[in-house]
Amino acid sequence: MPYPAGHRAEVKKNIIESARKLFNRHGFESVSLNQIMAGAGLTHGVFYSYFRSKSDLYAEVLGCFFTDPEWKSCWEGVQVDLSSTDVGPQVVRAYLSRQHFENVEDSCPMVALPTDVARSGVTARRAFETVFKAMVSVLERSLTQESRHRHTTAQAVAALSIGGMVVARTMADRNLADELRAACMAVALNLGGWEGNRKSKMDNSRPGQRAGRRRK
Amino acid sequence: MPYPAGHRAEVKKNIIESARKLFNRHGFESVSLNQIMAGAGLTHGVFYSYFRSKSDLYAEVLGCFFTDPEWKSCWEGVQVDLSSTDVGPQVVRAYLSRQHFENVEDSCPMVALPTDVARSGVTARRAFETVFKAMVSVLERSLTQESRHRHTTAQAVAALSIGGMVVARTMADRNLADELRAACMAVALNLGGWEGNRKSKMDNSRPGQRAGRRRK
DNA sequence: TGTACATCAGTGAACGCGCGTTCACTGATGTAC
DNA sequence: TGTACATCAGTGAACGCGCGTTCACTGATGTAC
Repeated sequence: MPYPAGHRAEVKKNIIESARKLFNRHGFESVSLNQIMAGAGLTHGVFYSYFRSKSDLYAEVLGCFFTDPEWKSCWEGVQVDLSSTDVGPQVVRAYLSRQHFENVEDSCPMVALPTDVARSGVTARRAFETVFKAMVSVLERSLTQESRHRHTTAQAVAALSIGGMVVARTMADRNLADELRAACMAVALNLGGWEGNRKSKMDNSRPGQRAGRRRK
Repeated sequence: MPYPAGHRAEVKKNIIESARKLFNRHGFESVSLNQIMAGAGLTHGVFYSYFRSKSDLYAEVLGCFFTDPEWKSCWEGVQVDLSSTDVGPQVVRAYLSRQHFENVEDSCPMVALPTDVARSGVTARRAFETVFKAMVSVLERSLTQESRHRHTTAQAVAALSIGGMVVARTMADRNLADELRAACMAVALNLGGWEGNRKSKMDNSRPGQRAGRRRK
């Protein structure tokens, strides 16, 4: 057997990583196999010895967001400790952060590709569904309100975080985008009953509080 | 002058309408001029006597959502009375309705095309910004809470409505999509202080109430 | 009213281009001796 | 240790295709007389 054992697996991973970044930035249709393979340091010809088609690659790329146990690609460089009991507000803050806003390539796919996926087949949508459920589940575990509303609130907080970021990325005016992120973050944190003041003090001294509209 | 006076204007409108529906359904890149012109009952050759390029058409299509004074294309068939003082909950209900969910062709562009626009130039993004501001403004006027928070709340309600619909359209499981729409609608109506019970009674008997999490 | 005409909306063949995909070939690699 | 070899990862030319765009031409129209 020529070539080391893990060679193919590593090259395949490189192709997927290259594709993930390009898809995040330009969408599915606008990215060519040439660009993807060049991003992985290869020529286009060898693509079909790793994947059956471009759609096949797309499915594998989306699947990876779930397979990756750490969700690393979603919050590259952002500290989110999934074992913490206080993970809810961390997720919301990371999700609506300036860093996530700017880092399109390593963005969460639900922000970068939702409409592409909405137009795709059932494979891509199932992958998305899994990612969304995981996000809701993480948020839900961190909610302190009565159980009857936890699932509903968690879904809304997730949709608000995703929606806020999706819309912010469409704005022409950067200031408006920042204002929108801040508004969504404040309201999302309040919905979760986590914190009213988003800018200062990291003390979360009112953990059991109901999530009314923040005052002052 | 052969051909009646309004002929060109009407044909141009037909092309834009055809493009709008096709863009809503398939995105910008995947739609060909051939499809657009066929949808308007024409052949592709005459396109360039109406528009300078495909990108030009895209800009005009997005601009129309603002130009159209009635926002008709967004809520085709859905009753929203913009002169009503109670327009906030109407907008939220229409936006997150099953009808809007299913009617992709006549969907609000912020649901169908946000990631396409995020990848586009400043013209498309300015058009989107205008549509979003208009939506926020309509919601804000309808809020009863103290003025300090009205703008923030209005932005979050808009982002939640858009985000809920965007994510719902990506789900593979229809039931999960419905559940998500319902969750976003309930929370959005509560944030606005409009109503806690989304299913029954149209009476809005607590208009000045602060928007806490709905109980029961 | 009927005919000739000027206008210009619309047609469809043609263009170069880059796409996804295929495949005969090259050459880098680890193994056998 | 050094050489010959079998394997197969990677290359790059080639394919048909549909794209956006152009343009010479057709033919439907309202107007002039």
